Amino acid sequence: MEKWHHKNNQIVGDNMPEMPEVETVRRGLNAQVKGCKITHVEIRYQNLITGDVEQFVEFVTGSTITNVDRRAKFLLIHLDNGYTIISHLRMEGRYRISADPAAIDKHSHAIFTLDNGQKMIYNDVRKFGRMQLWNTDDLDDNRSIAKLGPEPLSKGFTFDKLKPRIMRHRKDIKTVLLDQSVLSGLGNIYVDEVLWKVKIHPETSANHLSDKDIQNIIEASNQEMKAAIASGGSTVRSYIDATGHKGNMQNSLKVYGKEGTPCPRCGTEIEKIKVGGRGTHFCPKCQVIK
DNA sequence: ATGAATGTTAGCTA
DNA sequence: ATAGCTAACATTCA
Repeated sequence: MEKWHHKNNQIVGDNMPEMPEVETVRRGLNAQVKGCKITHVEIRYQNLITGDVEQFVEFVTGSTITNVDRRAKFLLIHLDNGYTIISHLRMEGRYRISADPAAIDKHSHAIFTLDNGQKMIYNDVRKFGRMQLWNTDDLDDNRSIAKLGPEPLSKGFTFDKLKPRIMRHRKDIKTVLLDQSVLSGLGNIYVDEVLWKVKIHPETSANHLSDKDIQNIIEASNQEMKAAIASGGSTVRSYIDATGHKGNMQNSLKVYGKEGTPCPRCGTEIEKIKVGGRGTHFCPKCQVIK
């Protein structure tokens, strides 16, 4: 990890975020850059931008950030000119607000100069993250946004909506819960946590779930997201929020990264397997395929 | 030291 | 429409 203790070097993003981590980034950005005018834009990695890079720079330059919103794991940076920057951090994207030139390194792919002397720096070691400019009024027409299923803690996250969306699949439930078009916001950490909580084996076929299972998944997802947001996200590898503090949710994780340690519920060793290509943690005794 | 692993998504193919 | 696999990329770990 780099040194994060630069004075004047505020970190707003963490790597590898799920919804609670993105929410934490959103709050940090609102606290620090809301109302700021973007006086200059530099895109150092052209593939960061989906669409025309020159147009992105042209339209963003001179605009003012009115608010930062979020839909699932997408940040929506609203500008006062009718456009919104749709920003996805993917695996390792992060924002840093700093006036210190040392905050910029070889992994800084977009640099937004603000009228308060700070720079909003987008950093992304693996270069998976993407940004895209879109008409604020037509965000629902954006392909990435349009296909998102209901997200936990939102109005549409109900049994009636979720049941048919989940049950039409016969893939592993873990894979289905990670599919953002079925329901959105959950990622690899929290899906493992949710399935442990409701005692469902990650390789259970989605169409074999009972109504009670679905209801339990909904409740556990809401609880998990709420707790994770309240904790400022999970710091599994590294994490510092907008005010320089770590998240706390990693201390509450029961199975993610806990392979070889006893299940907090029954004492059986947590196992790690691969499901749908993703590392998957579960208790072989609590979570059995029916 | 090679291969596998890493909080993700989009885009192909069948 | 659904399922499964691959790519995008850099770094760390076994």
